[in-house]
Amino acid sequence: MNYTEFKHCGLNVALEVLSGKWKPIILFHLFHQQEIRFTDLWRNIPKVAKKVLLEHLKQMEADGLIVREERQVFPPEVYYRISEKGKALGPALAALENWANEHASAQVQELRDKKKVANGQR
Amino acid sequence: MNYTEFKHCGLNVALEVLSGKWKPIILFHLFHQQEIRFTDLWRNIPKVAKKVLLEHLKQMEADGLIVREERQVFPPEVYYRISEKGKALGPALAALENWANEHASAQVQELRDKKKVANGQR
DNA sequence: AATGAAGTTGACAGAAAGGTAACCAGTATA
DNA sequence: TATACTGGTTACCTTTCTGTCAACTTCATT
Repeated sequence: MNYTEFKHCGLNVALEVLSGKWKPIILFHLFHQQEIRFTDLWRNIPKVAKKVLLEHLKQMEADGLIVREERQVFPPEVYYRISEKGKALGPALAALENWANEHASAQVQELRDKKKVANGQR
Repeated sequence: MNYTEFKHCGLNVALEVLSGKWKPIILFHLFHQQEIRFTDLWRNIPKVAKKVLLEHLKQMEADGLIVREERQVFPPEVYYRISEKGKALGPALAALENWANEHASAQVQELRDKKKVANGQR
């Protein structure tokens, strides 16, 4: 048995950190926006419950993927942005993205269709 | 908004395909063994129920990550091996693995400890 | 007839994940 | 006074996931 490809334990951690229905979309937004307010993020992701989005964000903050900044003004403003650690995931995520597009394009298409259907609510 | 890093939709697909409590370990074995019999795999993964392992394998076969080969001998023999599509995941998985080891080593260590504790049964 | 191997299936339980709706605080605005 | 905004919390519910256990299949051997 040789361990050339990957050792699977860190893999487990990485997948745990990424698992969560909305985390990919959250990352997507944070990768492209350098900072975003909670409500804006919420409005940009159709169909998430506030509570669930909050939970995801909390986990991601605890995992060090994102940074939360609270500005003490009177309608409170909370900004989220990606951390260095989160940014470091970029290449790995891009590799997964590529894999899916090259080897699983049918499934990607299915997902796209599902999403189209899912819009029209809220 | 620029899409330099990743586009997230294929990401979703990739993560879906990888999500499942035992899939990383299964991949780990298949990456290092070119073929393995069901029962051997089962014996090598501590604490999975047969049924759950079977379900994971079925999903992974349906997703095209692995190949199932049934040899019609008299105590039936079923071999699993990684497919080309599965192999193509190698670099992406290695990237995740690296990320975890470089940026999340504490969490990896936690996981290792948890696993140590979990052994001692079955 | 009984045993064993490799796999499959079903009943069922418990845990985890995801989701709804209502509510709070403090300020602002109509 | 009533309403709205923002970021959260709380209680509650439903769905999905994971797991155990037992039973069953098929051919070959004992």
